[in-house]
Amino acid sequence: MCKSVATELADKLQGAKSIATPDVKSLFRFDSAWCGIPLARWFDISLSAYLLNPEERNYGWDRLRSMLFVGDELPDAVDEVHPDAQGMAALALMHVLGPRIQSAGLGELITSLEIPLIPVLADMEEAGITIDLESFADFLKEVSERVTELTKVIHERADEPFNIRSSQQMSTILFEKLGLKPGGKTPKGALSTANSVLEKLVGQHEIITDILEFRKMEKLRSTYLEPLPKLVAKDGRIHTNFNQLATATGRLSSSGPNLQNIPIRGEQGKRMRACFTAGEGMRLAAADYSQVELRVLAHFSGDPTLVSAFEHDEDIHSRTAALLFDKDPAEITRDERGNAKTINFGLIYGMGPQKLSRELGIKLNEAKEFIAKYFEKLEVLKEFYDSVVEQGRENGYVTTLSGRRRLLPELLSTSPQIISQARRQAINTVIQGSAADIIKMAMIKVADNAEIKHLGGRLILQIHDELLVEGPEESIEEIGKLLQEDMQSVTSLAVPLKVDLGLGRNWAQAH
DNA sequence: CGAAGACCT
DNA sequence: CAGCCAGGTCTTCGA
Repeated sequence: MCKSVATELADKLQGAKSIATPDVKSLFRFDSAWCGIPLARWFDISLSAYLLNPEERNYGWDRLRSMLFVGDELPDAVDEVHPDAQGMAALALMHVLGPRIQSAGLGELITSLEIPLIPVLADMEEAGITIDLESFADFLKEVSERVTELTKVIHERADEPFNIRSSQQMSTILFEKLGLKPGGKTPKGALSTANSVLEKLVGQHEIITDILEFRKMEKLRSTYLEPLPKLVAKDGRIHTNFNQLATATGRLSSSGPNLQNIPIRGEQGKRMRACFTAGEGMRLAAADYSQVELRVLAHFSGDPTLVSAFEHDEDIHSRTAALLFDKDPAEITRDERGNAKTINFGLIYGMGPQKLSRELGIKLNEAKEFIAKYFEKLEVLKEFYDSVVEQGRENGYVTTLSGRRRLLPELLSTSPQIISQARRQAINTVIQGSAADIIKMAMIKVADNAEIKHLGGRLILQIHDELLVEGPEESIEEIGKLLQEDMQSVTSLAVPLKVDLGLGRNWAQAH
C-alpha cells in the first residue's frame, strides 16, 4: 500500500513540536533542517498545487500568511510566529493537496524525486562556494577603470554627455543624432539598441564597438564583481537559493545570488569563473551531461539517425550536417557544421523557418526547404513532435520522463500565434523537463553515494546539465570518477548518457 | 513596476 | 510583408 503524501508528511511532522533555530530569517535563508526536512522547502513543496492547477498557485502562501504572519514580510523574531502553527499549516495544506497529487498520478514524482531532493538542495545551499576575494577586487578595479575610460570616449564620440545605461537615450543618440540605420524594434515598438542590432552597425561608426565593450564591462561590474563579494557569509562562502518550484518545465532556478548565470564565454568569462574556487586543501570536480537534450530527443523519438549517432558517440552536429548536405561526415566544413548546430538547437526549441532563415542568413524559402529536407530525413522525429502536440491537445498537458506535467491549454487556442507558441513550449518542455528529471535523479544518487561521502565529496552547485562537487585534493580524482559514473548510469535511455568530467582548483580549470 | 538589456543552459 | 526558438535572474532606467 502506498502511503499518501499527506500521511507521510504528517508522520514526519508529528515528532516536531518547535523550531530548532531561533532566527526565522536564517531558517528560511539557509533552510536549516527541521525534523530532517528543511522548513522553507516544505512549504515550497506544499505549493505543489501549482503542478495541478495554476489558478491556485497562491493557495499555499495565502493560507500560510494568514496563519503565521501578520504582513508580507517575514518577522524578525521567532516570537512573532507560532511554532506549532507552522507545522499545522503545512499539515493542513498537505491534507488537502496530498490526495489531489496522488489522484493526479503525481505521488511518485513527489515522493521519489522532489521530496528526496529537498535535503540535497538544502545541503548544497548550506555548503556554498568559495570566491577569491583578491582576484575579484583586482578584476573589479580593472573593469571600473575601463568603464570610466569608455564613458569618456563614448561621450566624445557622441559629442555630448548622455546616460549610456539608458536604452532610450542611446536610441536617440544612435538613430537620431548620428543617423545610423535602426536594426529592429523592441516588443513595445521602440527602436532596439540590443547587442544583436549593434553588431550589425559595427564599422558604420566607431562608437559602436565602444558601446558594446561598455555594456560588457558594466554587466560584469554591476551584476557580478560588485555584489558578489558583499554576499560572502561568515563562513567565507557564497550561498545561493535553489528554487524548486520556479520554472514551468521542472528545472531548478537559482537566486540571491543566481549562481547559474556566472559568465563563462570569452576571456572575461574565463577569468570570472577562475574566481570561483575550491576551499583550502580542496578541489572542484565539474561534470556535465553531453548533449543531454538531444539524447532525450533521440530517446523519445527513437529516430534511427539520432539514435545511431549517439550509440556510436559521433559528433552529432557533423552527423546532422552530413545528412543535410549528402556528404561524408569527414568532409563537412565549419560552416556546414555550424548550420547543423543551429538546426539541432532549434529542434529543441521547436524553431520555425523564419528564425532559422535569420539565424543562417538564408532566404525564407531556402529555410523552408532546409527544414522540409531535415524532416524528410528524420521523419520519425516529426512523428514524435506531432504526437507530443496531440497528447497536449487531448490531455491539456504534456508529460516528461518522470511524469511531470505542464498544463498547456493554449494548444486549443484559436489564435495561430498562441498555438504555435504553445506547440514550441510543449515540445521544449518534454525535452528540457526530462533532462531536468535526469539530473535531479543524479543529484539524489550522488548525494546518497556513501563512497563519495566517505571521501569527503559534496555537491555544491547545479547548472542545469552540470554538477559541481567539492572534495579533498587527495581524493578528488576518485570522487570525480564516482560522480561521472553515477550521472551516466542514473537511468537507461534508448541512447547512452555521456558525462564529461573536469577537475581543478577553480571552476575555470575544472572545465 | 514594466521595459529593455545581458548573463546562463 | 513580417513573422524573432525554450527556460531562467538581475540591473538599470524612467514613468
